[in-house]
Amino acid sequence: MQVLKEEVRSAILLAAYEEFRQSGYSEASIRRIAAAAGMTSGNIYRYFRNKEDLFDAIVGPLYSEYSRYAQEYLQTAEGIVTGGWDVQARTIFFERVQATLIGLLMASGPSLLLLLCRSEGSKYESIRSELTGFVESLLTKTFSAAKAAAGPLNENERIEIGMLSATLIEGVAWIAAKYHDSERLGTLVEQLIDVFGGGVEKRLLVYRDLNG
Amino acid sequence: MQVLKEEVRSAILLAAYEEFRQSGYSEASIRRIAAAAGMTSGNIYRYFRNKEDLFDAIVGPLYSEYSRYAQEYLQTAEGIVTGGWDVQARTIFFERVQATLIGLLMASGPSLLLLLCRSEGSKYESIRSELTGFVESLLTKTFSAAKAAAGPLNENERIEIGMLSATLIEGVAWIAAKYHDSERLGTLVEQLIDVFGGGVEKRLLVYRDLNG
Amino acid sequence: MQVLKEEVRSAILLAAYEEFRQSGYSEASIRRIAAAAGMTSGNIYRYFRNKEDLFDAIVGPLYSEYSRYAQEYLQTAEGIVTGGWDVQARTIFFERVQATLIGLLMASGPSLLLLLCRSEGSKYESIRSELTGFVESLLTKTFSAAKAAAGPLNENERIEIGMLSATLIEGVAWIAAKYHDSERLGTLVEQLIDVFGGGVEKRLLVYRDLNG
Amino acid sequence: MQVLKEEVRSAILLAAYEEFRQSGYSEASIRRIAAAAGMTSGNIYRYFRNKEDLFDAIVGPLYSEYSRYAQEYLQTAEGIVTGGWDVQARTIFFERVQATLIGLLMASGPSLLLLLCRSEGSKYESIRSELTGFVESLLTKTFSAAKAAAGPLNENERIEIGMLSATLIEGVAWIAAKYHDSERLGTLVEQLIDVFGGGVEKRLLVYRDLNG
DNA sequence: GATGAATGAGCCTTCATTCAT
DNA sequence: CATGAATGAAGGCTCATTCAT
Repeated sequence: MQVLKEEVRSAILLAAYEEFRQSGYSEASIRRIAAAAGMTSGNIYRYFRNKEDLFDAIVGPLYSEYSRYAQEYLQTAEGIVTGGWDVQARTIFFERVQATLIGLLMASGPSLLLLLCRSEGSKYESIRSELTGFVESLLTKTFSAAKAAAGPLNENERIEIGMLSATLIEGVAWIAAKYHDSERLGTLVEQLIDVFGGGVEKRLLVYRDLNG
Repeated sequence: MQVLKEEVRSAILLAAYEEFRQSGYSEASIRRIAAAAGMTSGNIYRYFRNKEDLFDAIVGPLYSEYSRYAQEYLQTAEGIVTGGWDVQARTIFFERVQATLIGLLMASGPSLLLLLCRSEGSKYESIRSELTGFVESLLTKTFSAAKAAAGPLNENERIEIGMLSATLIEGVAWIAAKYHDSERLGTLVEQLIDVFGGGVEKRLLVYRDLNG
Repeated sequence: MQVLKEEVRSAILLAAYEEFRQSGYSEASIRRIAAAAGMTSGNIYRYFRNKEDLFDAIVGPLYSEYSRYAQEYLQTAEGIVTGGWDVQARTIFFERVQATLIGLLMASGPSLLLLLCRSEGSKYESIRSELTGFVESLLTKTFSAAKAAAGPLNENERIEIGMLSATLIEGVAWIAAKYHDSERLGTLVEQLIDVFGGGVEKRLLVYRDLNG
Repeated sequence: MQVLKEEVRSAILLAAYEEFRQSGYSEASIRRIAAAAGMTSGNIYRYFRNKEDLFDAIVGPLYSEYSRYAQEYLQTAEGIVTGGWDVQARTIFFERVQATLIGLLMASGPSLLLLLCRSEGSKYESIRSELTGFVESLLTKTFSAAKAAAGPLNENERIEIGMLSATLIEGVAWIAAKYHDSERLGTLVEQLIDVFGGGVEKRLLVYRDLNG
């Protein structure tokens, strides 16, 4: 049975996804992918230039989308900030972060897992810190607004924000690695952000007093 | 360029640390370590039996200490639980988790990073899930106590607890990966736990109402 | 220089045979085998899982056959013993040993050499002592029967039997190492057994006198 | 405690003997020898140029002695042959082979074991076939004399003689490998030669008839 | 289009040997 | 005299990648 090109490509991608998921980019074996896709390793190179290219084909689109998302969102956030940053604004903010992340998770399907958790050794391995930077910039706004008249953020505060952002992303990555059912994913990220939001709120009270 | 033994051993450990940090246990190359340490790969085997032994030399002591810590702590936690689990007990609990983790972090220096973040493929690779399980058991107690008469934890709640525990550990790992100054480490973990504690408190309120 | 699979496999086996013959299992070098077969060492692993598997491919079938042979033979020998062990029985016995060994030799071709003489370090390295034990048990029966009323074998006699058995097998191994033409093999083992038989007969006379 | 040179040399030789005996020439480890001799591997090279030289020091003298022995003996054998080769001469011959081998075994002490059984990979690995050639020349004389008027030996007979000689030496080697007590060694070689002698006698009868 | 044989560089590891100390 | 650190070549083996078929 002669297999059409697109079908073969899909078969490879499917097998590659599974292999990358199980072994990570570095440890993934082209041979195993080929075997799982029902062909020889050599044939994979007719469809993809090399291992990196194959990984690209799976996570690249998502990465592009993420990039667009991120940029768009940062602008929206700008708008929110401009309109003041009180408790309500903050609520909107957290709902927004939540919506964004959940949207990303649900829209991206399984490839997010690879991008976030299995990209070590590939050119995407910095994605986590990028995402972290994204959350970081939003949290920075929140803290700055809360501090208000108390002045700009000091180094300690900036470091705390960095840590919280990173941890949030690590948590999201962990969720993505463990659960693939999108409803579950949504719920968990919601809960995670809720906990973070609650905790951050509490920490911000100190500024309220200072400002009050 | 004859060097004294201890110096060479140190040079190897230094180079190995850097290599493990960059590539992780599996992908680390003995040859690269040797080159970075200014010697031939063969010479490394005069100082360490094999790759595993070399990794051991860096993270083994910390792991032992962690094991001791964990065991001790579980017993202490038991004691706390027995004495009821109200807000005060919970506060003690969180301070305790904090103290334990911070103590570990401060005692460990940079090797914690390898143990937590770069041990995949080594015999230590389960450390994160161990730590997570450890936090999980404590969080489970907290939630159970809070729920009290409302009955045992359901599946969703157990999953949420798992996620929160994992995220906490991921956050600690991230901190360990980024900062090696023990004061900074202590502060950040404190802050992280504070945020988690605050967020969890907020989430537990729903049970208080149910029980009330 | 693309070659068909079976040809390559044969080329590897041929080169491996030669290498094993010259260097023995332990000292044999996969790289040398590859070079002799006109390829890279890595390619050998497309045909054989590892060094042991390669050795297996050459001597394994023979070993299996030997195992079958040995088992069958031991049962036959049992039958002979039960029917008394006079000169005629002994003659049958020697003819039988002869037939067995010769059958094995003829069926085996050159691989017997590897199995008997070059298997040190492989899982077959005990074959000589197995074969020796096999011959030993038969010789023990012969001596015991000859001694008859003179009582059981003493330690010296048991040691002598061990030595004779071992020497017979060493002789067979030597023959296998030197000649691969099955007719020649047959003749030589026949002659060897004939000499042993004659010599043993002579030594047994002393018992005949004792028993007489 | 400063150790005198000769003592050190002896210690090395002793350790080397044990290592060669256990592992054979090829697999013997200079490091293990050094450790067993209570020193560093480097120091061995102050006493012996290299591994081969060390093996030489143990086995070389015996080899020289063997060479002298062999030559001498061949001449003696010549004398025996000249005086006819009847049953009595043959008896003398076998007693002589026996005496020679046993003398060699007993005089040589443990080093014969290395020379005969553990020299694979060294320049002495041909010793067995040399010894075989030696026995072969004697057996050739025996058979030739027995055949007498029946003409010179044909190829089959020469091959048989070669095989018998080799087997005898293989047997002696086996004995040397297994027993180190010189009395036991003597007895066993005696018995082996007795069996061979008896067997060969029997085979020679055919010529007697032909000649008669 | 696809195969799969082949390569070559790399992996961890061992070891006889050298040489600065 | 002796040490032991260091080398370099070799060991078995894996794997992404290429290319004749």
